[in-house]
Amino acid sequence: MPELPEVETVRRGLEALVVGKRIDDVVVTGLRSVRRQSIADLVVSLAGRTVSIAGRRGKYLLIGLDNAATLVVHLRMSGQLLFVGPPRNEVALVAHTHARIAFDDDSELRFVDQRTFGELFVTADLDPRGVPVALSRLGADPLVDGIDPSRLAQLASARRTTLKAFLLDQAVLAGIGNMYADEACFRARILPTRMTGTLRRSELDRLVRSVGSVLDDAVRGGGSTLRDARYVDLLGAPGRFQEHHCVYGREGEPCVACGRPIRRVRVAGRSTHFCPSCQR
DNA sequence: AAGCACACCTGCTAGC
DNA sequence: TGCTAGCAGGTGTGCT
Repeated sequence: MPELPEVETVRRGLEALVVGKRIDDVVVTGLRSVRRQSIADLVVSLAGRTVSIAGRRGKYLLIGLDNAATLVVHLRMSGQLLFVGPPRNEVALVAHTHARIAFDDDSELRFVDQRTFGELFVTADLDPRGVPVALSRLGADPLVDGIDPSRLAQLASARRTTLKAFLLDQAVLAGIGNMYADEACFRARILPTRMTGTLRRSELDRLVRSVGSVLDDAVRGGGSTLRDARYVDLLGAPGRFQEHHCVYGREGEPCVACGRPIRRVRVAGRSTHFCPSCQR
């Protein structure tokens, strides 16, 4: 499912393929994909605008327009952004295509979302950093802002929850989802079931380095595409980082470090993978 | 008031 | 073989 590395890969695609183009036409057919405003409002605010910048905050894509408004896209679990053309009409529409944004050069951006959890909205209500006010609850983005170890230690000691729930909380760090939470815990050699209050400073420092390294490596690998093939980049290509997963989706398989079988349990309502021997 | 369960969806799969 | 219950997970909401 798209987490920070997958969304960052899509962002880079938008930067290369969409920035600088003028929006000619917008068609929204998926009524569930636009829910914070009317479809008519969204269409009117996009038509005629030129894309000026492709940004990201956590798992949200921020497509900046030349009138200082921003098109915000969240892919949730099954959303895809696909770039087609030119010419755009020669590429057949796939099932679950809910929105099409056509550009002046006859190319097109398509929003495809099987499970319709994803959404699009346009907002001009931005904070001084240019981040939509609607996203103000998000914590630091590990790639854009970096992680402040002291701040993380402060948050961890104040919480009474598991490390897994802590990492999934987008108000703590924005962009980590189920896959990379498990992978980061493995790299840090900490059990995701640990309560955050029991984590020593040395362990939190290891966690900070592990989150950073796993996200960096995953971005370099173009993100992770699981068996359901839901995640692909703007041009439809799958990611490669799934081949480097150490624990996620590897229940019963040998640990890459010690050879003992990877275990899977349910933590914070999520399927959680770990090595019971390497992680403490 | 923080933390948890649940709803929202569709498609795939495990199990009968 | 064919059906169905269960599962997959990001986030908003509502309850405790």
